[in-house]
Amino acid sequence: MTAVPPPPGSTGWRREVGAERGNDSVTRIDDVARLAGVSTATVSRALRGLPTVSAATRRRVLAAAEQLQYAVSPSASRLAGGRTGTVAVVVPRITRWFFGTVVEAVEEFLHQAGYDLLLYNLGGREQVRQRVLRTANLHKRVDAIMLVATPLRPADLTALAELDLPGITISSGSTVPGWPCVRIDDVAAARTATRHLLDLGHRRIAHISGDPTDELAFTTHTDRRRGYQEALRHAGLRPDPSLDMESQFTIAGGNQATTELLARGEPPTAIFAACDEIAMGALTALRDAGLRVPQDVSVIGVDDHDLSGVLGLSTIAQPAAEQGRLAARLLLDPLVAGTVEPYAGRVPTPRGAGADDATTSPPVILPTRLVVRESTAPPRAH
Amino acid sequence: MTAVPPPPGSTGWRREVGAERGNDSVTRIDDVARLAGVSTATVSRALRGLPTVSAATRRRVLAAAEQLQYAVSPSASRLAGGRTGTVAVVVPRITRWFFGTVVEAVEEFLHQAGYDLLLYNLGGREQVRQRVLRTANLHKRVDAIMLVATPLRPADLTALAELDLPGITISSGSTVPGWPCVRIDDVAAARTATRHLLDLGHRRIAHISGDPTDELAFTTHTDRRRGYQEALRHAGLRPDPSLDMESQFTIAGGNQATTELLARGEPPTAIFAACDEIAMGALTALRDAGLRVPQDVSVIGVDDHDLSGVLGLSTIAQPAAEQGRLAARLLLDPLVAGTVEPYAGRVPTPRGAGADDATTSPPVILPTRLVVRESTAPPRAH
DNA sequence: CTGAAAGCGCTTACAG
DNA sequence: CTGAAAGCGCTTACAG
Repeated sequence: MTAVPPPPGSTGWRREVGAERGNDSVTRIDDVARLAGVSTATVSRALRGLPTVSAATRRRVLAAAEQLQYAVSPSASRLAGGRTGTVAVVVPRITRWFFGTVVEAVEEFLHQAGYDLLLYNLGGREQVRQRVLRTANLHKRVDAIMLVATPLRPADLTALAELDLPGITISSGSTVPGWPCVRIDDVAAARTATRHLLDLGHRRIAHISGDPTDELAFTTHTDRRRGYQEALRHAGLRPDPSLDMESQFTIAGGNQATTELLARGEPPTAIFAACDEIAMGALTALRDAGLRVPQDVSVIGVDDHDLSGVLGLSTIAQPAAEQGRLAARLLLDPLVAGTVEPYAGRVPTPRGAGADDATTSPPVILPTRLVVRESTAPPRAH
Repeated sequence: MTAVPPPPGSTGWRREVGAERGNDSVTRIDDVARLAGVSTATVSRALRGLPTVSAATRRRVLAAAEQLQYAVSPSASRLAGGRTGTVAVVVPRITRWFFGTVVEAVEEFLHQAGYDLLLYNLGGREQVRQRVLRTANLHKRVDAIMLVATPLRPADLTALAELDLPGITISSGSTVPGWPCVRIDDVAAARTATRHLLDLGHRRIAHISGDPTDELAFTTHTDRRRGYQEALRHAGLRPDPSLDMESQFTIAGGNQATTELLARGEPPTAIFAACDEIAMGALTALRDAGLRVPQDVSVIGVDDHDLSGVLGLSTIAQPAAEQGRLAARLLLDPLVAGTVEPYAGRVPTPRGAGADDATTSPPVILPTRLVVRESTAPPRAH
């Protein structure tokens, strides 16, 4: 699908040309201009705070706009100015703690800066991802893009490059040429969690992470699994594939994986869950199996989900809101400063995946923190 | 603030008039028209699926659009057509389970219908609410508004009436004249929860709900408190003010209120929390106080939060996603059917709060369901 | 510092 | 069923 037709509409209604303009019509820029005794160009400049307007004129324009309850028409402004004042924010699932928290922080920042937030929730639907990333859907619709934990294939990267919009990624493995990235060090976080269990004396440590074929958080899965394995190896242990479960980043996924794990025979003495939601699912499954936490099995996750404190879940805390705020700032700063040209109908030479990496700065890594609660303790045998 | 200036921008860049138009410029409607050998009017009609285009012409236009990778410019289309293809969705806090779940369902429905979703997260900031509701901010920016659990004061209602946009509310107490409302019966839900505790034999039943002065979910608080009191009275009990706590609809709020409740002396044998998040906070506080659930204190909430199963929390389940989907459908149906005229610059006679109630249909009430888990049991004395 | 005028890229009566 | 032309309401070189 190339052309994106607007929603089928009615036959339409439009103010008749030359019709009376009493208080039956909404204020337009020329109404303000007339009242202020200036041209529309001056109104436009004054309202946007451009420096090339005298103080006295600006005052008159603002007063007139106030009096007439004038608000600029976004459509007209966008068409004429080439800027949309809108940012697309793409998340895998807004209902997951991390993404909801990020979006909340981003929303506040964007709206304070006067930008609108267009929300795209992939919801696990691959077709949505394709529509968002690969078609001209975002074209002319937003000034910038924020991708949160969105895995990108080569074809996606090409599509993004063709879009030629500024953007930023959060918690992303795939680097988009020219886009900054804000994230935590997933490998280190996993290492810390696993080491915490090792330090307590655990040796049979299971891992539950995402399905590697699941596109939703590909690199997060991989990185956290790697940290787990590195910590084990560093302790002289060989990762046991039968203790390494692939699942979903959800409570249900954690529950199911843990149940399956327990069915395999001798249970582990500890579980490192790749996120707190998985850990919560593990907690249920363990309880249902009659195993106590932490006496029989220790559990640790990653995130510091709002509920982790309630559950007494040990975890690796990551600053979700801060990642969102920082990313929003890094994204908007160049736009506001005017260092980025507004979209103007050019089609650039596609840069392609990794073609232009030289201009891409290294990811901004935010710190994580081990939070020890009641779900981790030394194994019983000790 | 009346005029909403766009974000300060750069000096601008624009394609030079008469400049070469090789593959250096993005496809416009006249490129498609030329390739298809028709006028731009016909391209516009064909792409939007209007019936007044012959099959053969439509085919040629679609092929040309496909070949040129044409995508309509939203700004131009909106300015010319008077429709934005965008819906504003206002929620108190996207991070809370109910709102995240609603937004996820709404997002899917809107995007499938070809609409964009502009997200407004109030985040407890009153100034944001005012900016969203009372200024011309939404004016000309969206085709419709969805307010989720947004309390409305008379001034807000006046502002919404002046906006003259179609809208819908979810879980709202304030009725907006002319707008449908989708919700559950909060009074009945609270009654059922309380009756469940009464049926188990409880008599000292505490309630933790929202702060009545908190604007964020005003009627939800009130309704659930009313259901609680009604159930008590129906059982011949007089509501005890010392067992009725005012708090926030959050885990922290529930925690704090419960702690305070326990400090007052003899603890209740059961707690009805106005939402699951409050209930989760209560769970922690009880545990910290050395009280067991349900042996010492029973706890029930409202929502059926994703984690309630994990925690074994009894609750009144409400269909959050379904409320979102249904509301989105009710909102879009008239727009898509064309029964609603596109925005066209008229300023209607403000209808004011409750002025036009006759045209407002009664709320659509979705059913709730008592889910008994492990957090409720008969009191020990029994 | 300000204004006249062109232009942004579409959609819509209107006429055929 | 289709096209020519006006118009949507702004912003921006350009000229002063």
